[in-house]
Amino acid sequence: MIVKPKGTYDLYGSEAKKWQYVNGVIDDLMSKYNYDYIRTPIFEASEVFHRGVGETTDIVTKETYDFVDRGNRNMTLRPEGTAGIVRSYIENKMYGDPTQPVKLYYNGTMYRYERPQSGRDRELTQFGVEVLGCDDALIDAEVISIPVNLLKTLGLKEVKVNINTLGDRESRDNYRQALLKYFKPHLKDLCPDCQERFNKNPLRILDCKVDKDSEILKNAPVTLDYLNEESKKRFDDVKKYLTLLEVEYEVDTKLVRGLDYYNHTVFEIEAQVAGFGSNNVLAGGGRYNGLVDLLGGPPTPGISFGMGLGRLMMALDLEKIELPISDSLDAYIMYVSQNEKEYAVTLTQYLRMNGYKVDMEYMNRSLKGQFKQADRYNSKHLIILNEEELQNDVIKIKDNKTKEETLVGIDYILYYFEEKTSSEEFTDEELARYLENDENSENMED
RNA sequence: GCGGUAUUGGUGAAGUGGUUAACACGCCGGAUUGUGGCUCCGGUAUGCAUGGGUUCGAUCCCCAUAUCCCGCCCCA
Repeated sequence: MIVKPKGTYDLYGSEAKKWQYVNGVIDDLMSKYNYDYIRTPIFEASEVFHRGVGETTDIVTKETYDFVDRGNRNMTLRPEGTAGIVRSYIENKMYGDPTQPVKLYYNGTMYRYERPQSGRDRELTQFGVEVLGCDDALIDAEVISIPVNLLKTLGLKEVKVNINTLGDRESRDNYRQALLKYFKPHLKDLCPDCQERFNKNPLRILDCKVDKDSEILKNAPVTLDYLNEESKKRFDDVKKYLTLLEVEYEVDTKLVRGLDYYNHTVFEIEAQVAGFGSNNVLAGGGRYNGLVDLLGGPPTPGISFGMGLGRLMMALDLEKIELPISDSLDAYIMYVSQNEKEYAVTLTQYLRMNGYKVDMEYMNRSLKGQFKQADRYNSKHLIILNEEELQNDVIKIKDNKTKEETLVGIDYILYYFEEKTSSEEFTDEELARYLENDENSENMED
């Protein structure tokens, strides 16, 4: 048997319906924020990611899907969204667009050559946002607010926002020096991984899992103490705007991001979900004022977040959040014998073209089997064709909820359905959901 | 890249070194309900991940590979 590549999965069935729903919510939300959808290639010249992320990092050396195409070009499957979009921004000279800043969102698959484990596949889907051409702290806050609002819209209650700032380049460099100076005498007391990090990426020592409770880490220098006035002011502004946007947050001075191009605001958004373990970080991002420059464009400020939708779906599952997926047919058309099958085809087509969601029996099952099938599809109406009635120009429609049967003249089928659907009754489930979301009903427990 | 666990039919799963590998669900058909959702009966053909090995014989023992899940590294 041919099986799917390691670290990938097939999306189908009810799971696919959930994704479609979530994608719809995302599109809807981004429309309200007035962000434009952008789709860039799934593969890019390798240098887009290599230069953007850093040639020597683990990410590039062992976690990208690299290949040489038939024209001997080095290509890389995109491991993240930002670099490709920045390349597109530069190539399409979006910095000259009349509407500024440029506010973009994407939603697509990314590829990382990693050892798969929970919440971590080789092909993953990410939704994210990039705002280019604006350095105002307000944008930082808005970008943070988007994933928060998405999670809340979908029904996740416990959403935690951690923010920190690395300051501008000067502040960041000062801080890095301070860390090196501080950790040097303690080096032998740190875990082996941290000793490695000391050389490669000292900021990362701060969120080491092994040493996190040690005195050495607790007393380590804090970013905030190394900010210059301007950076400090900027961070205060971000916090002010977050409050205005009603986003609750915590400052986590140990929150750092690995890559060199990050500066100023960095953040992570986690869902407090029981049983989620260390994978509870659903979204993360930060400001990258140096990246456009680095990839050959004009110096341009930028900020982004990325969110793994796979983890998001896991969180929704663990929290047992039922998405309002409408999963029913308006009608299922069945036939008592083969003699009515052709008419069933015609009728199915007719109703579909008139806007109804309709399916029919394909398998020539027994009537009993057809009823079962109709129930599996959760069909609101059953149309049961039999020869005798057809000859009299009537068809039988059964309301599958009330079990009421009606004989309808062939020319009046649409009237029947119009009447049925126009009064727009709530189903019990819809009603329950409506009450849940109604603020007035907050105090009506039970 | 390193380490650990697992791998039985459409699904959930029992099981043993030796002729026909339980059971349940699902599905299909039939009986009975005026046309189903209950009950009863019957059926359910590339089944023990793949490749080697040990053995008279392996789904069950050993090795390798693949995949899955769980840690580590890393996390854009």
